[in-house]
Amino acid sequence: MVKALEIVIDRNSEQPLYLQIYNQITYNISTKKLNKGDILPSSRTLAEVLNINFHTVNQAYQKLRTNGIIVLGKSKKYVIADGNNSEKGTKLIEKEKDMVNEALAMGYTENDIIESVKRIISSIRSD
Amino acid sequence: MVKALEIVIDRNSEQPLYLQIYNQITYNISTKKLNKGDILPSSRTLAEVLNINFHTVNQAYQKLRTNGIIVLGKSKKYVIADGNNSEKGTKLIEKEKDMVNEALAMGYTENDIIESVKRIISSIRSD
DNA sequence: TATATTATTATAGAATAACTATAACATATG
DNA sequence: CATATGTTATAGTTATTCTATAATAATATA
Repeated sequence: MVKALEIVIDRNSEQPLYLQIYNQITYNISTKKLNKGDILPSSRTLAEVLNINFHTVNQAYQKLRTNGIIVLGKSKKYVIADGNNSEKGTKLIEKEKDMVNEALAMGYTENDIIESVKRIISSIRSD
Repeated sequence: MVKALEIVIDRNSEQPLYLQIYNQITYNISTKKLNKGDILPSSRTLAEVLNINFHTVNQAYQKLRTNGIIVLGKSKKYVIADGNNSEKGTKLIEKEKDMVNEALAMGYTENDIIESVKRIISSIRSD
């Protein structure tokens, strides 16, 4: 099923457009607005809706694909993968490390960090 | 006391130089190689050691300062702050959210994420 | 006091990354 | 066949990052 994605582009954000798309699609998956097997709009279609170039959408899709979050179906459409891929990537660990270091340097304790992550997870779950 | 910072610059990294410096200084703090009150080398000195421009070091220092991780002493030298600042920032939370969403979309469970973060913290602690 | 060291600000330019604009091609769908 | 898709290619623009110099004010030191 093709879902109406809830993606909002902020051209004043310091985050690149393709990362905004990437992050919001992962958010849609985390909050079950997108589920295993759901089909993403074509890069051209989404680009038109968001009023940006299709190459920018493509960049987001490629990153999702690289991380095993979506797969290309034989009908040439991108589909949300099941979570049982083995792509649980080293880059994510690197991001976690940087995040944890920053938090520790800011004075968060171990408990602060764990609690913060738990709070974030449950707030995502309740969306 | 001025510490010999252990910072390695990778010019082939996809991460900007100033973020590499920022992240490695937070790492030095997290691993207690830098402690409250320690003085950072001047931006010119560190730039010379790393063989980069001092503005690039400055950019890292400014970000550390913005996040309350270092403060400018009255002797015009940057000093590691005590962790009791109230800068525990919203941007960090945003980064955590993106990280958690990405992890969930990759198929990590809540427990996976918590355990991963815990593992990372203790591995940092043992450095 | 004089000199050196520091952060800060300013300006300019180069190199890289991000974004846009078109076009073309192969493949799958209807 | 006609349409829609992902992919690749090329080119150009804009934004970010990094470099290069220079100047100023405040602090430390000799």
